[in-house]
Parts: sequence; structure tokens; C-alpha cells
Amino acid sequence: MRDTASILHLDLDAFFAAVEQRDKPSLRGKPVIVGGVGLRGVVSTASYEARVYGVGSAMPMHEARRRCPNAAFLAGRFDAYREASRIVMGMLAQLSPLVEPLSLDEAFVDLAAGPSRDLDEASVLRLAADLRAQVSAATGGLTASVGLASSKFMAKVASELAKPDGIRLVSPGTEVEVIAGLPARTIPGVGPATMERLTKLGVVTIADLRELSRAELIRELGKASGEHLHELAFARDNRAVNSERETKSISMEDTFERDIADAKVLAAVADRHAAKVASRLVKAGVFARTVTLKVRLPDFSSISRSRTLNGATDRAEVVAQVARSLLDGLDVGQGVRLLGVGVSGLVEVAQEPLFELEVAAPGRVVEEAEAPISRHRSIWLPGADVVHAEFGPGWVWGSGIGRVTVRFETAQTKPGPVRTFAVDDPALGLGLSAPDLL
DNA sequence: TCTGGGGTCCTAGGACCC
DNA sequence: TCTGGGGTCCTAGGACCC
Repeated sequence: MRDTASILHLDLDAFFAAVEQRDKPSLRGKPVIVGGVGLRGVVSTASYEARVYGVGSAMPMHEARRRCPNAAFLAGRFDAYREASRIVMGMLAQLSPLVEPLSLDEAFVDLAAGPSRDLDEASVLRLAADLRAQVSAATGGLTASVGLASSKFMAKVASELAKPDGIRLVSPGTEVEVIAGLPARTIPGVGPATMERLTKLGVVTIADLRELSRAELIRELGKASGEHLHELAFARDNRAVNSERETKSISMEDTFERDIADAKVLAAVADRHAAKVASRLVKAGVFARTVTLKVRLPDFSSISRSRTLNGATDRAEVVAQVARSLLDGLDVGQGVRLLGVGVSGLVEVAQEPLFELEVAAPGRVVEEAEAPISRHRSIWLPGADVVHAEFGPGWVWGSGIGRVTVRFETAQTKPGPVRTFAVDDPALGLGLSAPDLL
């Protein structure tokens, strides 16, 4: 906490959906829902037009379709999101060397560490307004909400209050009264489980939370979160903006369209995940000591098994072998809905483990690396960028039964026409920013 | 047909060591 | 013949965030 509102929190509004509306003029002003388009998908981001129908993040996609059947349902294009994010983060870096990204669309900036020495309220408000204008200009019209306050906690609350498309400054000294009436659930770290416990204690607002003693909160929520919450209830927060956070784990997981009970198929999936995880280790130039296998069962309960090596590795074969051996210890007879492989205990130097692990499980060679997984996903995912030899650039509006429907428009055009093609039409190809599988 | 994917942090128990 | 106590590492599970 400090006596100036010099911590800035920026949050891009409905980020993924806003990028889609920017690049797809026919969707501007309309409900857009980005998320997993498969049977078991959930909503990643809903545009404000879709939120009116009660659609929100983490909602199962089938529920979103029920609530807002006329929305555009898109698979998401992470390359495009990463590019927009890179531009915005670059702008924040101009304000201060102390920038702490929280995700693609959110970051803290410590303005007190930056070049501008004027930290009075008028100055930081002007800075925030300039920033928002620059963000919009450089990203093709994306809007950001900005919070300014004396701590991370208050800056984040402030940007929440500013949404969408606004600025909010909380003057130092007024923090406690600003948050008093807000729901306790507003506090980052208070999720559904914590809120349920608090409700039983009669807590609705942050002011109610202040009525509970520190000891009471610790008894109810444990030492760390009890203490933390008690502090935040009084708007006390000393956490520094940390621009040097290092990655602590890397993982890959996949929820299957249908549960899989075939151990060989699951082993092949584990191999595939292990290969991806290892390649990310190599790319990051780090090595991992611990391998974790995660399985989600049909009843949605999950199991994790981990093993710490006597060394550190970045080799796919090693990660895969450990993952397989952990999988062997699990009963997958009832089928699994998700399988994941992760690594942690990351270090900067290699120290290949001395193997006393099973050298090669006989008869278990990996020939199904391209696993016969029950998801023959089309490359024509809704929202994907495509190019047609005659009609030019567009995006996948929908596909099925051997056909793909494309709308031909880009960020720079007016809403464009729709045409349908055979999925194997040689004139049609994927564009630059193909959707990632969410 | 309920419920993603990629992370971080915390807790609690047991092993192990001094 | 009653058995401390602290610290660290590892494992498993769970809450939470975007």
C-alpha cells in the first residue's frame, strides 16, 4: 500500500470475443461465444451481447447454446489473441519496467517504477486515458478497462468496476469505503467453495467479512487464505508487482469426446502429451524433475499420480515412460474422460536420471502415436481463417456432411457474403491464423 | 450430452534427517 | 517403557484464476 494510486491494472474487455468481432464484421454488435465447440466444451469468453442472455465463462457449451441459440459459436484463434496481447503488453512496458502479466488479457503495472514521476491523480488518469486510446488504435479497436489504486488488490477491483471500456481510480484513503458494499465474492481468491463457507457465516458483502475475526477466518479457511482474506477485507495489501515470475510447471491434457477405457489408446495419448510437454521444455531451455499423470473419471472425480526422478530431463521418451508407468498403476476399466501429463520441479540444468525404471515394457511399443482417438475433428472449425482462390480471405461459418460454409470478410471489409463448398474443394485452404483446439 | 485447458497456490500426512 | 521437535522433500487432492 502506498499513498498514490500508482498501481495500474489493465483488463481487455471480453477479449477473445472482441478479437473475433474485430476480424468478423458481420458479428459486430451480435452475441459471440468463444469456447470448446465439441460435445464437452465450455465457454471461454462471451461477448457482452451474449452475456445479456446469461451466458458466461466456464458455462458448458450446450447450456450456452440453449440460452443463446442465435449466437455465433467459435472455436477460438489463439494466434490472433497472442498477437493482440503482445501489442498491448508492449505498450505497458513503455510505462514501467515493472509489468506483471496475469494472462493474455490482463496485467499489473507499477507506475512508480516508471519514467513518469508525476503520480498525482490527474496525471495517472491522463496516462490511463492515453493508454486506452493507444490500445484501441494499435489493436484495431479493442477496448480495455483500467483500474488505478494504491495496491494490486484495489487496482484489480477498480478495473472490475470500470468495465466495460472505462477507467476507475480509487483515491488512497477511500479504499475501505469503496469495497464495503461489494459482494465478498468480488475478492480474488474467493470462489464458489469459499463463498459457500462464508455464506454459512452470514457473510454477503466485504463489510460483513470485516465483522469476522482473523482467528475465525483462519479456523474456517485455513491459515494462508484466512489471513489473506482478513487483510483484504480491510483493503490491506502489500504485494509487489512482480515482473519476473518464472514458469513452475508445464502440462498438456485432453478431454475426450467420449470416455476411453482402452489402456493402449490411453498410453498412446500419454505418449503424445509427453512429447508435447518435452518439446516445450526444450523450447524453454529447462528440465523437469517431476512427472505427473492426471486422469478424470466419468464421475468427474480426478486422480493424480506423480513421480520425482533422481535427475532432471527434457526428453520425451523419459517423460513418456514415467507417465506410462504411472498410468499402469491406475484402474481405467470404467473409462476416463480426461488424461493429462505434466512436469514440474523445473531446473535450468540437465541431469539425466539414472534409470532403474523398467527399460522397455515388452510388447508395448508405441506405434499408435497418432492415436485412434474418438475425435476425428474437422480442420474446418467454426471461426477458422480460410482463403479461397477466387473469393479471397474469409472464415468458417460452419461445416458438416461434406460441406463447409464460409463468410468472406475481414477486419477491413464490410460484412461479406456467404458461400458453401465441398470440404475437399482444392480452391479452399486454411488461413494464417487457424484455430487452436480449445 | 452436465462440467476445458493451462496454470498457481495451499493443505495435510508421511518419510527422513539432525 | 514411553517416545521431542523442527525442517525439508514428496505425494495427493482441491480451490481458484483467466
